[in-house]
Amino acid sequence: MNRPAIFFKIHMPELPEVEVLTRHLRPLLLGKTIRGISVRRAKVLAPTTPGEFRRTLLGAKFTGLARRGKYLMFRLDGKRAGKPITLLGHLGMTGRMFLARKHERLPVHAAVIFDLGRESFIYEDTRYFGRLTLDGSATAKLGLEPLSRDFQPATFARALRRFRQAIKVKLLDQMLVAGVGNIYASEALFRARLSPKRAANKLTSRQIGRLRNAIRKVLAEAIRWGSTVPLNFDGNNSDGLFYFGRASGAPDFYEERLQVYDREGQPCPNCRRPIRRMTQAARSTYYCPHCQRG
DNA sequence: CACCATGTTCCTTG
DNA sequence: CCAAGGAACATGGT
Repeated sequence: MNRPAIFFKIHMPELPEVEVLTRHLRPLLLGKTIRGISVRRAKVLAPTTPGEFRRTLLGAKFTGLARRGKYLMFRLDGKRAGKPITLLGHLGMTGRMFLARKHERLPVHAAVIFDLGRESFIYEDTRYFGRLTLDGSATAKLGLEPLSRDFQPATFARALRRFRQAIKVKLLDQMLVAGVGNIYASEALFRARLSPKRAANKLTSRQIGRLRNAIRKVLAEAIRWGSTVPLNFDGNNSDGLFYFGRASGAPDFYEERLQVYDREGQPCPNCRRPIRRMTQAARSTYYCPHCQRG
């Protein structure tokens, strides 16, 4: 089977990972009809009930797939339709979505399985923190889409001025900016040379501009990077996993991809002083105190 | 055995 | 209105 040694880490899904997954799944799903549905963990559908889920989606055909923040938005036309259906997916921390051939063994934590005929579309989530639901209320509350035209410095500034909480904490606020998670928040602040502790409403326009550009750059680079890694590169599952760290077969710039995240004690790529870790809002922040002033 | 990690939501207390 | 903290969710890695 030619499987590489396993010495990489699973990458938690943030905006770039969801975007890469969206691009990967779109051509695989479009035009396919749901012929059967198996719900093994009703929890992930909530508040949709399994009955409503089945009634709505059985016989429906995938007509579109988009991303908003960290959410996947599946569009379908129902069999006895009327209006198009939106199915909302969120990977939580450990979710995966992938297509598998019928005979392949289901993962232990498969939560929902769609029968598409020749193959199955599987949503699997070790910790069941994710969602696959017909309830669309979650995306309605989301904030600015960082890679869109709307994410202008002035708009970002207006949003940030309302809060005096640390900027790192506000970057994780999905109602402010949608899609940035714990990893890319640290990375973006490092690239913008901003202290994670800085109060959101104390940032200057210049700093906000820098941060806005850094966020876009970090996310866009991660998407570009993710697009170069085959999602089935462990040679076994077409599993839609994401990786960072080191993996055989990975591109050369693999190791350099994340500059501060999970690098406590390692030299700052800029000044060589040790990278520090601290806790903010119960989550780890990695930063260089020397390069990131504030 | 204990502790840590991730994202989101909810809850409490100020 | 906002801040800050904690718990919960569930599991596996160390």
